[in-house]
Amino acid sequence: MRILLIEDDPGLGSAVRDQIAAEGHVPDLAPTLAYARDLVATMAYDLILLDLGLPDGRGLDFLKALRGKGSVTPVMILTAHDRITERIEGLNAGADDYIVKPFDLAELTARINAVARRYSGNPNPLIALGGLEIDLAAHAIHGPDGQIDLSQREWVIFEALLQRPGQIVSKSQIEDQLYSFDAEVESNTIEVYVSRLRKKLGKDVVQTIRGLGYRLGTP
Amino acid sequence: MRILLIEDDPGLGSAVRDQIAAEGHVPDLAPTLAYARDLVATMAYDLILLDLGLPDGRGLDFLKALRGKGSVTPVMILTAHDRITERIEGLNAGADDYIVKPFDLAELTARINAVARRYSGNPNPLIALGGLEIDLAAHAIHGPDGQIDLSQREWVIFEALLQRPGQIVSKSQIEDQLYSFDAEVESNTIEVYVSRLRKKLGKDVVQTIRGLGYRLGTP
DNA sequence: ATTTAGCTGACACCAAGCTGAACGGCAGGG
DNA sequence: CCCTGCCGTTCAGCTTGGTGTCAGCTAAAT
Repeated sequence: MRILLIEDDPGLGSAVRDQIAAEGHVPDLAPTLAYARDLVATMAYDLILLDLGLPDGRGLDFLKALRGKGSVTPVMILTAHDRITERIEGLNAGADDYIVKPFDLAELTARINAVARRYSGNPNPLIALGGLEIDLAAHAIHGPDGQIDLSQREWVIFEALLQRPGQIVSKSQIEDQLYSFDAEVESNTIEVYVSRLRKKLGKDVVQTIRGLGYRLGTP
Repeated sequence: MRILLIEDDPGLGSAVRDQIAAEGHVPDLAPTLAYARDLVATMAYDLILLDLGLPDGRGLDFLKALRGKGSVTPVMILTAHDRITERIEGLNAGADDYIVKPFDLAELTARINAVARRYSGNPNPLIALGGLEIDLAAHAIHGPDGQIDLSQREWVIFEALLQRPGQIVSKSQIEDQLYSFDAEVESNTIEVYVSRLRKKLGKDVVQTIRGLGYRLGTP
């Protein structure tokens, strides 16, 4: 997860940055709003941590501008514990969350993970998927007995399900991801792959909804 | 928005309840976990406010049980300000948010609205019917005992009723949705499916209006 | 009490889906 | 160049479970 940290205090900033990195995320540290604006313009972030007391402008205005441009990137505000009205203003300006300074680093990571979970659209973290740890970028899955490797086609199908957790994915939708739009495969290829997926990942990972398609299991 | 408030302190409880009502939401106050369990089993909530220090059990266990049953109802935890580990535990147990006691009532409503905003952008809108959470897009229903699956025909009939809440839907109207206009079904198929629906979803979900048709129940 | 509408358990049928096996293509290595 | 292993695909036979029908029942209306 790529995280933008907007914080002018060098000590706190680097501490948080290191903590984020230690959690396996990718942190960018911006000490000023101007710098943050540059980064936001050139890079897509999964989460923005925003300190409100910055030297070159009001953090809330930055947030409002961001939302005004239609960005839906989740924003978590860092604020001192006695600035209650500021927190309320922030939430009303479109922040998704806040955390009170000084905060425990463990608490920060818990909240970051909560935001990630919330925004993946998945109420349960992927780790809870039958004891599987899934690294989408690396195409790697960690199961109880070590690493599980999937072939290319198997990944495409599994990914199609992961992208829409809780929703039903029809066979034709999966076909669209597997093949060029023209190609029509009139066979049970997808059923075969689902069968192989279940053999590798466990029976409950993929649910069949008869006549409609498949859905990620919730074990 | 229907909100369940689980809080044993009478003073705080009624104050928060009144505040929620003043905001135009519908509050239910549960002073114990046992009572809360009853309410959750019979009613679908849009948000649950959960106090962790309750007389009859650990609030976190309640939360875990709820998530274990597949409920996606957002839960906000009420906690004392010095219980940091409890807050982290709560977030990891599936809570969506917490608020620190003592809190400003204005702050509470701001956070409630934040949760509402967050969930209004949900991939799938949920329909609340009694103790059921209905996800039309995913063809999924969450009941008190977890997920309930319906077959295609069962869905069509249930949908026909959901589309006209409070109205009477005649058998011929349902037939029109089930079959091509020409096809004639000369049997009690629809009655059979209504029976199956009631078995899966509860007796009161479908009401019979003798001689006219069926209507969605409000259990 | 009689009639009528609706309910529900049981059952047979069949389409949807599952899975073991086999085949052909392709890449890498001997 | 052939061998070998992997991957994608196809096929065939099997299993599963949705569907519609009926029979006998219950409950409401008159």
